[in-house]
Amino acid sequence: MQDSIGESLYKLIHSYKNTLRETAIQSGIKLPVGHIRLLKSLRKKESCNAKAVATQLGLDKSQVTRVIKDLVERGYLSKERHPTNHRSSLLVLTHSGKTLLDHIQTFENTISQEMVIGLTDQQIDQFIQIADTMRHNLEQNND
Amino acid sequence: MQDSIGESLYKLIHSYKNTLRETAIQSGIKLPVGHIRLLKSLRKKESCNAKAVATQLGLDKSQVTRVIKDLVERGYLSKERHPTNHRSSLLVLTHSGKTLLDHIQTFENTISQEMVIGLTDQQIDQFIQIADTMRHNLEQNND
DNA sequence: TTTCTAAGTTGACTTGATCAACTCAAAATA
DNA sequence: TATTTTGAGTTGATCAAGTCAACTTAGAAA
Repeated sequence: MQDSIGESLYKLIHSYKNTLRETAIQSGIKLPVGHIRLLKSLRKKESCNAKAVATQLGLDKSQVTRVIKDLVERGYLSKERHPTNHRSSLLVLTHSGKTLLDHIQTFENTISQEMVIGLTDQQIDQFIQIADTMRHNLEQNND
Repeated sequence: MQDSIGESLYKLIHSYKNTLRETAIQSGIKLPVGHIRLLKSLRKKESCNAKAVATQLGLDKSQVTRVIKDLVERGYLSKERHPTNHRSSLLVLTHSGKTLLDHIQTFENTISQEMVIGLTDQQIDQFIQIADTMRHNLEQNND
């Protein structure tokens, strides 16, 4: 019997995270996928504050605090004074962090390509569109 | 900027789980979504063993053991002697478990309907198909 | 200058997931 | 039948992820 949407999602995200984790380890990067996700979100902005990250990723601010703390301790991030908003701090990738992010970007591209084998660009786009629609539907009725 | 497939998935599953959890609580059911997921998997079969559940859901057997143990303690499941395979035990829903599962089924249907507002049956089907394709692609290259 | 507020931090806890070692009864084989 | 092997399940330890509330603190507003 065909899986429901929910089941398909559970299984896909599970595979996706696993692949990401294993590939990262194979690339010598031993980092929880949540850390990787946060780092990737910084790529787009290059720099921002913790609040923005939490909002962007839909995570609790306490969770973000802890991941950032860990990434700072590992030397991938540094916190600097925010130029305009003086009550938040600016998250900046260190040199080491940028290098790491480049590596992540590389194998992430590979994964993405493997993941969409047999799918057209149109299908991929539709998939994302539908996912977004479903998410908005869900968020409308709950939060 | 448009989210990547990975980001869309993270966010959608997050919303989905949250909605499920909140709706369950509103229905007076305070159960982790993982428990709910396992219970739902039993409906299709009505009865099976822990191994089958683990395989079906892609979970570690130890995880399944613990969830089942909890569901047994809560009185929703019972373990009986398997008629053919004598080294595994048969998982059977108790009366209370069946009632619970009915309730779950009810609000789960509502959620599913809300989730797909604005989408055609064809789109929903495509979404599941694409999700399955991606999962298979990922599993091919890793495990 | 005092009050308010937003960003971040911390603690405590729950849920989810992983891995290895172990039990134990059933099945297979000698 | 006696012994070995195997498979299902269990347990312990640990990590990762997510939640919620209380708290700190420095900047903004009054």
